[in-house]
Amino acid sequence: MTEKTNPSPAAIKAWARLMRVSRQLVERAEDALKDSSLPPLAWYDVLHELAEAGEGGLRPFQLIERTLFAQYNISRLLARLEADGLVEKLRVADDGRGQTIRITGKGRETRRRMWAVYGRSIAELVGAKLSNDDLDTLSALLGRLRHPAMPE
Amino acid sequence: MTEKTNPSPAAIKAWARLMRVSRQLVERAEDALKDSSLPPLAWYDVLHELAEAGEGGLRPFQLIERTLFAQYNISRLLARLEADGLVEKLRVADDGRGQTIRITGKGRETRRRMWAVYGRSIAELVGAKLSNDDLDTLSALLGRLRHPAMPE
DNA sequence: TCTATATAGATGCAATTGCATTGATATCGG
DNA sequence: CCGATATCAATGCAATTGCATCTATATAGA
Repeated sequence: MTEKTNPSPAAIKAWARLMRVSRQLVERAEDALKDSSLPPLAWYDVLHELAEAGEGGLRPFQLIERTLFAQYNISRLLARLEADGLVEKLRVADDGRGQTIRITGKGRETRRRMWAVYGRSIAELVGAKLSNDDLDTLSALLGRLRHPAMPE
Repeated sequence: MTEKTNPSPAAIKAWARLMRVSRQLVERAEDALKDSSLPPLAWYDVLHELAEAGEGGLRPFQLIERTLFAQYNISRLLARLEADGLVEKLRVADDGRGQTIRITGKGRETRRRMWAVYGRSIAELVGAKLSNDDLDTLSALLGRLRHPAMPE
C-alpha cells in the first residue's frame, strides 16, 4: 500500500504556487501581446513549431503532440491562421486523410513581431527575477513533473 | 540601460517548462474531476475561498483578488454556483452596490467531494514526484516569480 | 448640495472552447 | 481482397470566455 491519496502540505503549497504563478504569467504575457495589437500566445506556439519545422511543414497531429492543444482546437486555430494568410495547407501525397501545414512569409513575419514582445515578457517576468542557476534549478524541478509521455 | 529585452536561454527554457507543465497538470486534474462527474477546478477555487472565509462570506471583489479570475467570470461563475445551490448571495447592509457570497452546506459537501479527487491528483502529480525538500525549493522559486501585488 | 468620478457587479454580443460525432482514408486480420 | 477497426481532421451545438458597456451606488470636490 504505497499509493498516497493525501497530498503533503509541501505538495499542496507547490501546486498552489504553480497554478497561481503560471496563470498570472500567462495573463501578463497575453496582455503585453494585446497591448501591441498582436495575436494571442496560442498563435505563437503554433507559428513557432511551424517555423522550426521549416519548409517541410508539419501535420496537424504533429502540432497536437508538440503543443498539447486539443485536436478540435488545432483544427480551428489552423483555419484562423490560414484565413489570415499565416500558414498554408498542402495536400500530402502519401496519406489522403491528411495535410501538411506550412508557415508562410507573412507567418514568419508575424512570429518575429510577436517574439519581440513575448521574449521581452519572458525576460522581464522570469529572466529578471531569478539567476541563471536558479532558472536551471527550476527547469529541472519542473522537468520532473512532466508526464512520462510528454515531449521535450 | 539595464533593461533586458532578450531572454536568456535559461529563462526561455524555464518559461517553456512552466507553461507546458502547468497546462498539463491542470488538464490531468480536470480530467480526474470529470471522470468522477465533479465540477471543474474553477468551482473548487471559489468554494475553497468561501469555505475558508466562513459564515461571514466574501464579497465578489474579494474573490476576484484571491482567485485572479476576471470580474465577469466571477459574476457568472457565482450565478452558476448559486443556481446549483452551492452558494447564496446576501445583501450587504453598508454598501448598496454589493453583496456577500456565502457557501452553503451543499457547497461544503461538494467541495469535500472535489477535494477527495483533487487532493489525490496533487499527491500523485506532484507529491509523488518530488521530495518535500524539492517541493519547498520549487515553491520558493515560484514565489519569486509572483507579481509583487499578488496575494498569498 | 450638486456634479464628477470611482467602484461593485451584471450583461449583450462575439469569439473561443469543449464535447460528441462525422466523413474520409489507412491498416490490419483472415 | 474484404470487412472490421484505427487514425486524421472537420464540424454542429452547447457552454464558457472576452470585451465593452451598463446600471446602481458610493465618494470626492467645488
